[in-house]
Amino acid sequence: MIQIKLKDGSVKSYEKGSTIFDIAKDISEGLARVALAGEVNGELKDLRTALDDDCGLNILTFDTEGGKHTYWHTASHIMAQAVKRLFPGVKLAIGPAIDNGFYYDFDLDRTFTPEDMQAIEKEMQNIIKEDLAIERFTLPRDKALELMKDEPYKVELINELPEGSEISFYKQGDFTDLCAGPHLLSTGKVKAVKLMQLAGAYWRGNEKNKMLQRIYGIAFPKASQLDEYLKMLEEAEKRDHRRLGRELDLFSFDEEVGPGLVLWHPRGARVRMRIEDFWRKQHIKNGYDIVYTPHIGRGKLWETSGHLGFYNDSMYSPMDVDGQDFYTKPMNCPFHIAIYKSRLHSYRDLPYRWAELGTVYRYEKSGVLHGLLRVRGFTQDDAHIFCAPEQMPAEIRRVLKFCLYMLKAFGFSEYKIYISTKPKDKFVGDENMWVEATKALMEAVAAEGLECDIDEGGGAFYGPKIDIKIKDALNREWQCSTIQFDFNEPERFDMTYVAADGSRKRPYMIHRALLGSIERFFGVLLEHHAGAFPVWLAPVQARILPILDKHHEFAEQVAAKLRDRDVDVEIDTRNEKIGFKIREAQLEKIPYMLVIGDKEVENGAVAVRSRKEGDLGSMDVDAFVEKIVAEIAARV
RNA sequence: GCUGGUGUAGCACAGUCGGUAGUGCAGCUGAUUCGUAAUCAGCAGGUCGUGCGUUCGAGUCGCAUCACCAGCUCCA
Repeated sequence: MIQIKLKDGSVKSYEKGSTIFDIAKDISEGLARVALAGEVNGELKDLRTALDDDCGLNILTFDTEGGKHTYWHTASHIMAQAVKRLFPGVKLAIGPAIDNGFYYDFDLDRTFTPEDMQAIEKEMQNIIKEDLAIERFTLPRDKALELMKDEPYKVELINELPEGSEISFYKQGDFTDLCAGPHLLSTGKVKAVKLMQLAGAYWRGNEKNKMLQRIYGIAFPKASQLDEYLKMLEEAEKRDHRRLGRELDLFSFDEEVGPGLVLWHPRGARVRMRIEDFWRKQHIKNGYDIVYTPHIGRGKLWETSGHLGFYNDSMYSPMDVDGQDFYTKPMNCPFHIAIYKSRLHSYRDLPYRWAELGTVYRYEKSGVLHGLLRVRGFTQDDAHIFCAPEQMPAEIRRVLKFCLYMLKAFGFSEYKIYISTKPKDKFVGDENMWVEATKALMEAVAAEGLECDIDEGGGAFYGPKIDIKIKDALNREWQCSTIQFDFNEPERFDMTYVAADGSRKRPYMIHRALLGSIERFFGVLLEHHAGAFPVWLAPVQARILPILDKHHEFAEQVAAKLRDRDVDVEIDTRNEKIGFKIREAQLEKIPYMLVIGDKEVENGAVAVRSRKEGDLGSMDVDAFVEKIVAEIAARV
């Protein structure tokens, strides 16, 4: 007998060799029906796995990552089987589960058409109806190669498996695939499936390799869940910042101006200005000094900084100025360092925290540009911290705290934090600095009571870093903030300060961007709010809607009162019916509409309509002014 | 950059087999003075992304190019 410790902490005895499915059945028939996989001592396993030793067991359903993963992995095999049935000559590459469904990469001598997709989906339904049992077996390497001899990609994969590793296969009816698993027990477990899109993908993600055809799909245990998912996608499309940017007249791109170069319209610029004003105020409050630096710099500068060496691919060609090369800046740091070097510094002066909304230009491959989220000219909310080694841990904690404060101020309170550590081969600076800096990053995260993922060896060659991803209203993750050590540039520029003992020492340098870039952050914010910016950010905070011409004069008086308190207000004096004016203001997502008619003029009032809550009734003008001013100050 | 797709009025789209372009919304003009999501009528608006080619004739076919979209790779 073996002892199995279950998720709820209880321990039960089972026959040695019981499968996870047996145990699920023993717990309850209901659980067995929805069970998809098991987690044995934290490791994802098949339901068919036989347990021979005492262990901790967690039965996974579709609510869990592991359960979904298994479910989608099987769905991807069903898709591969369907494609294999319809296109016998197709070569299979890989087909994993991903965060939102699954894909499989195929090598076929012609491209899939939309009709093919339909046929594949239909064949998948057949395979599901056939409810084929899925069996797992393993083979020694030579037998595995023999079995997969017609699948060149599989052969490559098998050959790369390390010596002695188990080579497992999964078989369902006429289809067998090399696969580590886990998988469901039969194809009938998969219910609602839909193929989502078709795209090219390189074999093993390398652009030197052959381009394969990737089919993406999604599957759910219930049709209603699939519908819900599709609705969510529709919602995301409605929130697409590129669409909202045009509809709300916030920004645009112009073919003649150039790709990836943003034109900020008055409305968008007003929101941006509010973001930047807030940003500046907070930075000053938090011990930063604001600096400004030029957009171009002499080639020598970029040679010294090392950018011409390691960042050249992202920089634009130089321009000739009086026979010398000048480059537009892809980063602000060399300029901030130049400020530092303009005079001698004592340890008493440190730390310096210099912040700049610095506009940089980077060459991005044409295929990666994406609205405001990926552009070629953007403004970083950049800052560099220069401090003495002993100040470094406190500075890191301080910057992380400030970062979270800023994100929260904009309505983002869920994060995922990633720490990237020293790369294996290529890096600068001595080992000790890396250890200390990485430790400081981890301790700062712990001090904030936050969890983080460690990307071992994922840091840049010049230092370890923290990246913070925020979660938006649709639960999507966006990378904005980054805090990075730089052991490279202080060395290259020979930055020093005079220590207490009179010796010259090298300061620590930390790059950080909290919002990332104003462009991207604006795009994320726009999608997060579905275009309905909170009052404090909204480009037009209130619009006055007079019912008749004779109400215009009073409308002007109300507007003047609001403007006097820095509220951005407009008056809709068009000769239109009130319903029409309201409809337009509503579509423009203006937070407050102030209807003015005879009653209001008579009582010195406004009839307030909220974008969210509709008609709020009549309110004294001064009372409304106080209300909206308070809301703006509270940033709601 | 790579693979596939798209490009017609400010926006959303239609345009058959190659025969010189249409609808809705927006815009403009006029009428209408009206209380919480669309008042009515009229008018105007296009080198069909760009260039070259095929053809008697190209929005439509071919080639090139630019931009955008989805994905790959990369990243703020």
